[in-house]
Amino acid sequence: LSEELIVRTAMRLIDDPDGPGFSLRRLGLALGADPTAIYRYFENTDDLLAAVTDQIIGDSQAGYEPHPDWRIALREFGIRVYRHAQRHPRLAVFGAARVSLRANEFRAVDTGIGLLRRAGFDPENAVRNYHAFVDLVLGFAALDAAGAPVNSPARWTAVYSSLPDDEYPAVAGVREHIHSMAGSAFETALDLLLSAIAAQAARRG
Amino acid sequence: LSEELIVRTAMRLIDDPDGPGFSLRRLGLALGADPTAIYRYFENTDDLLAAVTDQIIGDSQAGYEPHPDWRIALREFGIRVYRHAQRHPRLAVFGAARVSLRANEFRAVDTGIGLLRRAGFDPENAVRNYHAFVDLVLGFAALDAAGAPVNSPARWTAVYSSLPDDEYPAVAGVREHIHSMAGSAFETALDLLLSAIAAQAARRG
DNA sequence: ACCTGAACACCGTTCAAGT
DNA sequence: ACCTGAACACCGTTCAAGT
Repeated sequence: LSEELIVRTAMRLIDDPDGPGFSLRRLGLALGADPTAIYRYFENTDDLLAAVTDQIIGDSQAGYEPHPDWRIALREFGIRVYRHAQRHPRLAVFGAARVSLRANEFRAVDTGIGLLRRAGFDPENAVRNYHAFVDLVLGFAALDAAGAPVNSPARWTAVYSSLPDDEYPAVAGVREHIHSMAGSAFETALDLLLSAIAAQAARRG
Repeated sequence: LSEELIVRTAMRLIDDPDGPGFSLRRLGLALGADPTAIYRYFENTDDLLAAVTDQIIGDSQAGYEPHPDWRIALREFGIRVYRHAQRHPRLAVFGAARVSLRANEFRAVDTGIGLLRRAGFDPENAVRNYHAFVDLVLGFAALDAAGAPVNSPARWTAVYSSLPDDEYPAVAGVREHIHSMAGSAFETALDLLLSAIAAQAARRG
């Protein structure tokens, strides 16, 4: 039994889509140990899941080589975090809202702020813009991960396609495009945010 | 016992910050009925919470008169939704990721898309931009509501203020501003998104 | 030093029985 | 028609006892 083995086993339970989901008791079973043995290594369930979250942040940054163009680099950074969150949807909802206060998070924050400094922003605006950027990424990560298993795109499209024209005139006027809202808006939002940040950088630079 | 009374009582339990939180069993107790009586009115706990969520969407739009300037109107729309979500933080996390497929949601979508049509966007881009806008709002609503009770701004600031300079040079370079990341980036992100959408509208208009 | 296991105080949901 | 209550299959966490 060790921190590392516990984190790895917890991740396996969380990610198995056919499995019964994660619980401390099931983690104990999977480890072949009494569930309460885990309290020797983590304060409680939250603490353990924070460690798993930090592991995923680390994975998302593995092999990341920032592109010389800060905007392209930041875009890839965001997409990596988002994609890794979607790969672990049951943790994304939990992990996105929490700061892990661990090494992998520190490194990611340092990289992101460094990219915006390179873009020419002073300390205050680099921090402000990085904060908006990373929370947009985490917000969409949580939203899309939580929504995917529960929202039916087909049902959504069916309902919105058949709303009465007189009561919902704006929806009626965009009927042939409403289906696109069943997917994720993450990349659209990310690109809008990055273009606004780039415009700001251009005005300052 | 009635749908309305159950929803109202559930909301009271969910919102009481000193209370023990929501559970079906406690809802039964608060209603003076057996917990299982609630299954006469709602399929299950999810179904009941979806009804509470729709109620909150409705509340957030009550008395909303869109400003003639679409950008100001959209900003207020977003802030209303966000603020109402923060008033019910224990529900925000649940509700943000779900489509309620009920009247209050339909009306809000119609209003939002109408505002972007008024800004001059064609159907395709009005839908695309509304989608990015509303999911940014909901993503931040979920993120901030979930994070508030669990993240300690003081601890966050303390940890990030004392990271070693040589390992985290970018953080070191913005030390005097890092504390601002303990708050919410919602309005910064919202304004960046709106300015990018406005720039697009200007290029088209 | 590390782990076990009983115990405590909870969950959501089903279903037969009551009124 | 509507509600109750026992039962089922779970939770996270504490703490005394074991090795």
